[in-house]
Amino acid sequence: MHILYTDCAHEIRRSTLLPIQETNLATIYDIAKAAGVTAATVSYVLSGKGSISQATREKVMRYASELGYRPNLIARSLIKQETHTIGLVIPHIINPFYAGIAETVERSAYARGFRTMITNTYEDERLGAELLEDLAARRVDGIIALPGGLSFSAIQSMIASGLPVICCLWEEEEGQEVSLAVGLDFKRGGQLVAEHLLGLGHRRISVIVDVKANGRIDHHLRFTGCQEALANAACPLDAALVSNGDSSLESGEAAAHQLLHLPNPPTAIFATNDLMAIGAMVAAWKLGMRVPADLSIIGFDNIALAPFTSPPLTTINVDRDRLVKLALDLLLSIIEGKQLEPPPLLAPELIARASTAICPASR
Amino acid sequence: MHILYTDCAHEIRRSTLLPIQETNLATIYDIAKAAGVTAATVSYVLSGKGSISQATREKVMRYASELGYRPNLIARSLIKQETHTIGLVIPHIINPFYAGIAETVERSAYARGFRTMITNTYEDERLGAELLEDLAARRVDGIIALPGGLSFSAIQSMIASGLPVICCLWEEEEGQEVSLAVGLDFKRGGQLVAEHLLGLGHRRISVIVDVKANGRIDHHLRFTGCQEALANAACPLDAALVSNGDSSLESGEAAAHQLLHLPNPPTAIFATNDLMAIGAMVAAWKLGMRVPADLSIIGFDNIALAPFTSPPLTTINVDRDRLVKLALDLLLSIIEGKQLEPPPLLAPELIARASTAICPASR
DNA sequence: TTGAAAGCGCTAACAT
DNA sequence: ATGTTAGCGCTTTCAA
Repeated sequence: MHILYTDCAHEIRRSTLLPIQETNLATIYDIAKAAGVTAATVSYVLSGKGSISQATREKVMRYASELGYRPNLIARSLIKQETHTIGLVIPHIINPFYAGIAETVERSAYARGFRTMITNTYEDERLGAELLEDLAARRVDGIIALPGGLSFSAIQSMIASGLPVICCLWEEEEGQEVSLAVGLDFKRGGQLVAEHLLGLGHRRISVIVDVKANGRIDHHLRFTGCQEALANAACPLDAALVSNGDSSLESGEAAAHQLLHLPNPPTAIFATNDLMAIGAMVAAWKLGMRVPADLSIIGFDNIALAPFTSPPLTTINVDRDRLVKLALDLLLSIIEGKQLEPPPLLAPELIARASTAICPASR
Repeated sequence: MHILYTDCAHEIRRSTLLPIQETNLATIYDIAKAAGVTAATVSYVLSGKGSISQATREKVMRYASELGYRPNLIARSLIKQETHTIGLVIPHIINPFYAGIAETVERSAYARGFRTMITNTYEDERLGAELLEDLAARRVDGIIALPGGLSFSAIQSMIASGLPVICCLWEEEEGQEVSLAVGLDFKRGGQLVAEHLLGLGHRRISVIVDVKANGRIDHHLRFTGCQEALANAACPLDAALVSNGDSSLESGEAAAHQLLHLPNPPTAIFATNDLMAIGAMVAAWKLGMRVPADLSIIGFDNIALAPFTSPPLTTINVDRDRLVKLALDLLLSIIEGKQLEPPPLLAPELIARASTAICPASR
């Protein structure tokens, strides 16, 4: 009796409120009605919980597939208070470094039962805050946040509201670190670059570094790491040899173009990410310079493309798989209510390929 | 009275069922209670509908921000029967071509009030079907589906269930097209390649084409378009000069390596996507060949990176912005219940850069 | 202008 | 082993 009543109500509502052409998907009530049981029973067999007789189970399953039943995860999320969805906030998916991260996060999260919503900030903090708000409104279970387009306050406000946020690869001045983070030893990365270039005999070394319009150095740590190592080797960085970019191919080319037109141009260029390094490579090519014979170029990130530039790009590797695993472990453990210690900084690693070579002057 | 009762029930439930540390976000009931009105009233002021006195409106708004209210989009979705979310299914975000599409879709959809769930199939049809099912279970309002990892039957089953699906850039034999699609004239793209290479005097032309393990040519149309144009110019494609890849950098390099070791190697290589073309460029570089002096290379897609390879890559441009706009227009109009005519095929365009040049033999 | 009440599709405690 | 019931947070019709 109750079933009939409920069902009736369903039908009334549907015919009045929903657009006509909509093919309504079956609900557990439809299955229940067909199988002559109650919705709770259907829920039990579908979820595999409770104790249900084999006969009922089979009957329900049959009708479920017959009616093309597809669970409504929205309804499930509402009652369970969890969406099994995480948010991933990155600056720009067009940068293969972030695309690689996004891929790994999506894959690993999916393997652990979570879907991920990938969102780009385009380095815009207003948009970034808005996107975070929206993710929270959509009740994602947690967020993995990469820097660029995300202000500290925006992050803090999420955390304050009880939403787990893991900050990944943030590169701030010491002391500004957020508590739940998995980071990389960027400073060491910068050092490795300096050591590599110095070891090849380079003395006139340029750096193309990502600096935002507001003057903030985005790649602060990798820059100072390099700068300090150079100074320690009695080969301090010449300010005239430092140029700015915005992490894009275009900016890398423009910066290199400018540097290579200097009266006393550099023999090596360190671009603080691979995209700018690739931009620098074309700039050299367009000037008829050969890499690495005339000019050494080194990047940072080791994007999937790095081994496939002509010549293959020397760069600093970031262990993406490990990074993502740590971040996800941290996030999911918090979601499950456990507390995990944030891991130590990951160690960068120099990958020597063919874009760097002995300094011509020192030959 | 009722408010108190309801609220009481809320609190009981919360304290018994939810994990302890969870910071519960305010609901409209919390606001209602604080403001001394009913939940319906709160809903009205928040949505801007209904007629509400200025005084009530302000009071509600004040408490809303005071309590840090964030709407629960899950609850909203459940009752409104719409999530304002679309699904985007692509093979592999690591391919900059798809990253570009994904970026454009996300941006444009967001501008129109929709979030997008980006999902990768990794060319795995089993996974693809699973992901589609999941998107449907999450009740996305519609799906934009790119080929690779998506079987016809999986798509059909979504459409049959009433979920709008727009197929983008499918490259199938004629007659197999899906109804709601926005496509590109791939065949014409292949022709453009052939004409360009022929015009530069090349006769020994290689093609590196994406062929799946099951023998299906993924880049079928761009391949046959080129093949036919070559045949029409009395310069039929030599089967020995055709090699297979899987759209990856690696496969492009491997295929080119093999082709360039042939007793009578090609003077030009057409890779059916830019990634393989870039792979081919390194292969040439590793063999000490100069592009384009010794070997011309042409790709397909015009990824953001194409102008920044050394030398910049000649390729076929796909108007991504227009493509995405058309797909989104189509999808959103269907979601809104309107019907729109699928647009005509987009026209590809050859972008001549520096990776192709006059055939050395014909100089 | 506001309140009462029903219901979106599902889960889970409790009762039988 | 199965049914009853309440409720997740919200929207919306209907009544007052």
